[in-house]
Amino acid sequence: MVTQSGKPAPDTARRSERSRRAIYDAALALVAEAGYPKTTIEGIAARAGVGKQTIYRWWGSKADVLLEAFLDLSEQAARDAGAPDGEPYAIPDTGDLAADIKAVLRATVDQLTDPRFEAPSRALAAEGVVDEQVGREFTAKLMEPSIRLYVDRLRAAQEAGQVRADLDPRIALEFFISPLAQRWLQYTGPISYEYTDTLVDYALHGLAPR
Amino acid sequence: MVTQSGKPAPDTARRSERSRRAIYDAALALVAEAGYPKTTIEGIAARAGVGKQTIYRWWGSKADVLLEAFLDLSEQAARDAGAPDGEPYAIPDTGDLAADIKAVLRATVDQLTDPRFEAPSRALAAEGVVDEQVGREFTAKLMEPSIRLYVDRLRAAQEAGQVRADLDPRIALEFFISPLAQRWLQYTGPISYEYTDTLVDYALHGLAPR
Amino acid sequence: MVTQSGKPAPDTARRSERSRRAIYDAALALVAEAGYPKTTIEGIAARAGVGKQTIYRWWGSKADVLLEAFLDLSEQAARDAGAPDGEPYAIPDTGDLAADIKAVLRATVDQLTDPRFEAPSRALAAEGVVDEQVGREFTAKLMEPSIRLYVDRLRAAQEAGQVRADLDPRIALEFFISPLAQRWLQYTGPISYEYTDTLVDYALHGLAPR
Amino acid sequence: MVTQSGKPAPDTARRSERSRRAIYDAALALVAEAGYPKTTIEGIAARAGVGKQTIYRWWGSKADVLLEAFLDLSEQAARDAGAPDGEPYAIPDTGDLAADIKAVLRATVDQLTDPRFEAPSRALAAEGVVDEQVGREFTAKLMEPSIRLYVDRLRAAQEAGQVRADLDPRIALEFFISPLAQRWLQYTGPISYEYTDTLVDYALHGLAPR
DNA sequence: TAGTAAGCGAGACGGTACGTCCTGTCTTCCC
DNA sequence: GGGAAGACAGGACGTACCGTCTCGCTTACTA
Repeated sequence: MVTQSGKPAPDTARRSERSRRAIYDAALALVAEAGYPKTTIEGIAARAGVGKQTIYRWWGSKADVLLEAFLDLSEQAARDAGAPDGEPYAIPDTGDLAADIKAVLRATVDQLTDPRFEAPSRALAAEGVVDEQVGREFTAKLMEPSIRLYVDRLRAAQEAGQVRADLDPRIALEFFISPLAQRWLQYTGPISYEYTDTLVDYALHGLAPR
Repeated sequence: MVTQSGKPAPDTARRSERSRRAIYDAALALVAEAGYPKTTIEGIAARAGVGKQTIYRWWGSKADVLLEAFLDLSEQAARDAGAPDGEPYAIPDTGDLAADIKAVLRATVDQLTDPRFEAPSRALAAEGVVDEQVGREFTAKLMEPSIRLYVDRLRAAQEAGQVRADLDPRIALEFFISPLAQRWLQYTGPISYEYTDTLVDYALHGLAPR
Repeated sequence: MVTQSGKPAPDTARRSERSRRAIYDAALALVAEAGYPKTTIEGIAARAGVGKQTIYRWWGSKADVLLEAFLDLSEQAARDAGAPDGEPYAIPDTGDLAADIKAVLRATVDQLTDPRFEAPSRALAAEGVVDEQVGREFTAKLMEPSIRLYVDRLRAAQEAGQVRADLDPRIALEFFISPLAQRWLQYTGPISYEYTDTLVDYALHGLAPR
Repeated sequence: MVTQSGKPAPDTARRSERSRRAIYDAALALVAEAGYPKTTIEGIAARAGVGKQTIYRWWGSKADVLLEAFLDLSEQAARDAGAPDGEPYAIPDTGDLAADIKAVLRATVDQLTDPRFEAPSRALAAEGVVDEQVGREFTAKLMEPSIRLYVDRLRAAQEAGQVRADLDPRIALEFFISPLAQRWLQYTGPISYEYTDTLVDYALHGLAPR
């Protein structure tokens, strides 16, 4: 089988693993050091000690490279953090929904302020805002897995009667993650454990007086 | 007082209004037609029938130009829409908070899907994600005014006892706008009146059963 | 009367002498310091503390400015060097043609290596090579007067029988000045008193054996 | 050995001959059509169908390009005109020095008035007047070879006793070429066969009566 | 086990845009 | 009305990257 493009698909079997890794490392390092716009394909190639064509052969754009590099970084981090195989991770269910969500959000806050992650994920998010294709891919590959965890946990809470039964979990979870995401993406406010804890309280009990 | 910069500040009094308008128009048109990354300063200058230097004299970057152009567009739209002077606009207070917020959010949905606004605001938002300075300016000039309206309306609701008295309005309002913003920015879900109506209901009454 | 150009001729009577002098000085200084190509009209205006328009009003080009500035410098130098009025100078006639010419050429050598003169006259000469109009003006205003002196001296020598009677003085004088000019203009050889003395000897007595 | 420059020297082996030729042609054509100052690097690149960087990669300046282009043109003309290998040309020696030099000068007059040669060589000469480095290169590469021919012919004449034995040929030859050069460069007089013939006569027999 | 074809490092190429500098015109305000 | 000041449309500068290409080389499949 051959891809739709005019070019014959390159032979993946003969691909240089060495070069791929070097390109990931170079891309992440450059984005962290100089920012996404100043990161160039030529720069990545030079830093990785790789010909430009090797990049163009395997990726379609700078965003593509960075997306894969970041995905790789995330998997690696996940692997380091415990789960060695393909992410059978779940939000813990201690029976206390509020506490469980708060814990996850605190971990998210930590990750959002980790400099190793911040630059590339901002870059990808920005690219995704402007380029719908990148945006959808970013969402599907990087956000959807986490979203699903929230959905699962919320459904469990629904079954346990801790959450209204008529709730759409895919909307409900946005009360936890969207405000945080917006503050982070758009500098609309500071990010802290206290803030995310408050979010959970407000969300669960509503803004209106009981 | 004199600005810190090395260049002598240009004389604002002699600025060509004609060129400024032409640059705004060209910038908005190009972003709408070709997208932000393919919009170049040279392109704006050419389309506006203006020397490049005239752009560089008054703005520091492509993002700067677009930000001002968009700001101008917004003001113009606001002026056309009724309030002729500096936006003494407020979220209506019919006594029914839910209805009032829903109405505003429906208007926001309309604006987010208006092609005239979509391209430039996406572009600016994306630039803001990646360039903190732009981000803060974007937030301060374009989002802060709207945010303040929500804060005012929420405070009125607090005084009327329709909202918990201990609530921080600056956090509370995020339940209305952040989920919508994220869906719009990151393609995490569809946007509709039904969706925003649901947001308001969930937010006011909480996710937990009453 | 109005010049052929579309613009009405500016009123010479109201012209600012102060600015003219400042422009001459600035032009000569800049050419000496930075070279002709790096000397710009803007630079001259800025250095002279003069508006650009003042230059464009009175001169047609950078070469024009420099030509007048240099002319003015030459006249001033001539005035300082003795003859206070319009150059009633002549090559001395001691009866010894060879000695007289040698003396004049030695003075020319001095002038060609005087740094005050070198930069602007090279610049003008170069411009004249490439722009025929400037070239002819340069020749007419700066070289022709000197050439005439040679012609006069050679005619006197002809009458005194020291030079062949059938000689065209306008060609003969080129044996004295052209080799020197070429060495100076084109770096085809070193310039010295010894060299110019030799030129005179060879020219007068011919290359062929007697 | 490595050049002193900061940039890594480009790989001459991979240079595009096609582009080089196109650049030469474009440069010569533009100089002939529009004159040297109006000939721009961008213009050459556009006309040659070449990226600007390709010019900047191989040449240091507009003058450099033109110098090489003109050199190439001269070699090509020489090759067309007979001598296919590296110019083993010499001024003919018929025994009659005057006649031989006159013939060569007449050819020079033809060349100086050939429009194909005139524009670029004037341009280069002018640039050489103002930029010593260019001037020396111009002299070394374009004039020195011809000069050497005169030196050789004059030495032969010296050995044959047709020219004074104590003569410095490098000075003597200037009587033939410098007056012509000056008239051509500086528009100090007309150029014709008659004129160059006269030069030879005056030079050989001297200005003084015999 | 040799032959061959793909991936690879390298980097020249035709291009486009950058941000700067200068041109020659124009407008404004001062004298 | 001349002059200082400087904004303007325009255009070239020299640089940096883009994405394509061609060159030898290395490396892994195929005959």
